[in-house]
Amino acid sequence: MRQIKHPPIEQVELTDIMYALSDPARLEIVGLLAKEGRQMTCGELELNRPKSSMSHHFKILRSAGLVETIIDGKEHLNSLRLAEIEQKFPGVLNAVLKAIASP
Amino acid sequence: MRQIKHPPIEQVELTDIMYALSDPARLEIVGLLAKEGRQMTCGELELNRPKSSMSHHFKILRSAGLVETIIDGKEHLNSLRLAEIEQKFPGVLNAVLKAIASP
DNA sequence: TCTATAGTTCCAATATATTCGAACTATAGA
DNA sequence: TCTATAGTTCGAATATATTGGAACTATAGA
Repeated sequence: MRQIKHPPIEQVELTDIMYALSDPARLEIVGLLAKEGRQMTCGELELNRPKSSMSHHFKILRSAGLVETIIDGKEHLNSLRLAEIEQKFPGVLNAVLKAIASP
Repeated sequence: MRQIKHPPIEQVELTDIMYALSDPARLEIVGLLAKEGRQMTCGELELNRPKSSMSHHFKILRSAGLVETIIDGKEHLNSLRLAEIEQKFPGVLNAVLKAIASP
């Protein structure tokens, strides 16, 4: 298996981003990635859900263009595409991150 | 028929807002309401869709807390709850509006 | 080469959304 | 009181999402 494909930023749609962020589990993943500000494996995220469900949510985050996943050995390292998204849709993701950071 | 019920701002959830904004038709409605900056009837919005579909989308926008609808005679006047949403989730809606305003 | 680990894919079950015609409600105005 | 208008609700068809178990792929390390 090679590296995973991600949509180039020009193809990223706002509606897909909104949709990806409309699920609590995915919002939590995005929040954790932002809070840590580093690459994290799926396992590290520790939402108590089956692997296949997590995989499904990551797929949606990836296809929306929010998350980039790099394969490194047997781990998949996930990170937020924050800079790119901010450049294309200024303020959107940062405002969402701020909203979920404060309880 | 009386006035329509809307969720108080304290009950408005970010996930519901994200979901409501994930549909192109609803995003268009929200964009038009913001651009005009005034109350508009459903009919005025002129997306070429059947009434029942429009009604469905407005229901979702209302229940997400994005749109307020006031009944005035036989018309329903819709407006964005921009100030309230901005206060609760600063920057989110404004950033989305900016993103859809510039093609 | 064997085994454990990380994650994906496949599948089916269930749930939720979307669409739109038809029937309905409420009001304004003749 | 009748009619036209604005919008909602109902109902059924279709589409899309979510969930999670089981099988699979790929790699690291013994």
